[in-house]
Amino acid sequence: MGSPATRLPRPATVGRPCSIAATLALVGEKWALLAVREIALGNRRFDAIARNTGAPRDILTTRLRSLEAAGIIERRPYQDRPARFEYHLTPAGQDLKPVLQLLARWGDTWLDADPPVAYTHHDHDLEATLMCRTCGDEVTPHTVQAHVQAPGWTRQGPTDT
Amino acid sequence: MGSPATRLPRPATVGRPCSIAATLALVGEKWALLAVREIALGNRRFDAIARNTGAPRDILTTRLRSLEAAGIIERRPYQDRPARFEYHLTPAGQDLKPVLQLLARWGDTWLDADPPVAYTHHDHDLEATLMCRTCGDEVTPHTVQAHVQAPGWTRQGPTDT
DNA sequence: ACAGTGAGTTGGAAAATCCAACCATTGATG
DNA sequence: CATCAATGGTTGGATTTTCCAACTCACTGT
Repeated sequence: MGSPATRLPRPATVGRPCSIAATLALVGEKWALLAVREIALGNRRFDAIARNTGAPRDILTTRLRSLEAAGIIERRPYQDRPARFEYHLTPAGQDLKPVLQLLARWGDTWLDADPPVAYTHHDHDLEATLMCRTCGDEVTPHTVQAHVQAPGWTRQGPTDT
Repeated sequence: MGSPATRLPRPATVGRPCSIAATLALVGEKWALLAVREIALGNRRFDAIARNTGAPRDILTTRLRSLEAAGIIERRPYQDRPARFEYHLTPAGQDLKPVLQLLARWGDTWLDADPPVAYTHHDHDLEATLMCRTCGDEVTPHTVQAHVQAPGWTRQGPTDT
């Protein structure tokens, strides 16, 4: 992942204080991640994003606005007369690609029928896995322990099964 | 990630055929991933999930039902008289943990203020990164190429920026 | 007898989403 | 010149979801 020059405002969440909830507050609304997917694929224009995601155009407008406000995408004019715009990922938006990658991988793994998109890494099929940079081991549910910082929001019971 | 014994039905999606869209059709509704998060943390009872996510109880009921129908969680009775249940992750649900991990990591990286949950791997801080199992290199936007299988849904332009 | 726990239901208000149609600007076509 | 198509949206109104507070039911503990 990249590293932030400036960090984005953390949105308010309810329930357990959690970066997952905060992240989902920014990109968890309907169509938001699919819009990011299209932009990541290189489809930067409103019409292309609308067509490829299937999102209603008015909803897409509000999503693009809030993703922009959140600092995940940028709206850049590419011509005047008439004014036309395209959307680009910010560094933070780029950093959502691994999330999309993993969502795609989950679907490819667990859902019926052929995966509609194939990925190659360098020149071979991509076999992505989460690794720990410190020790080089694979990250599995068993080897990871969560430590909740906020008092009152304890975990109850073991992590697995 | 785990490997599927039986695969789950792929939900219908609009727009570009895509495993991301299909996955989000199952877990992309409001509160769904947060419910999975709580169950993954070991909080298996309805009240605990409701309290820790902040989800309205009626919505939580419908989410738990559809996650169960999708094959992501299981509802198991742990006593009769009165009938009481707890929720467990199926293997497919377990496999969503890396997705949650990455969402948390994105928030920890890009959002202001201290991350409310810390993770340790074995005995050190977790520094998770996506690696390719085939070649051992890190997976970055530059080194991955998407190949759309479905005709008519081409990618336009380069993957980056 | 009464309060408390656990797992929901219910009714009604509020918000979000969906859809089809519309608008404005400009360049190309007949 | 009238019209068409492309682009990037708006708009109004119907539909669907979500939210909230209160309620239920079946017990258990005091």
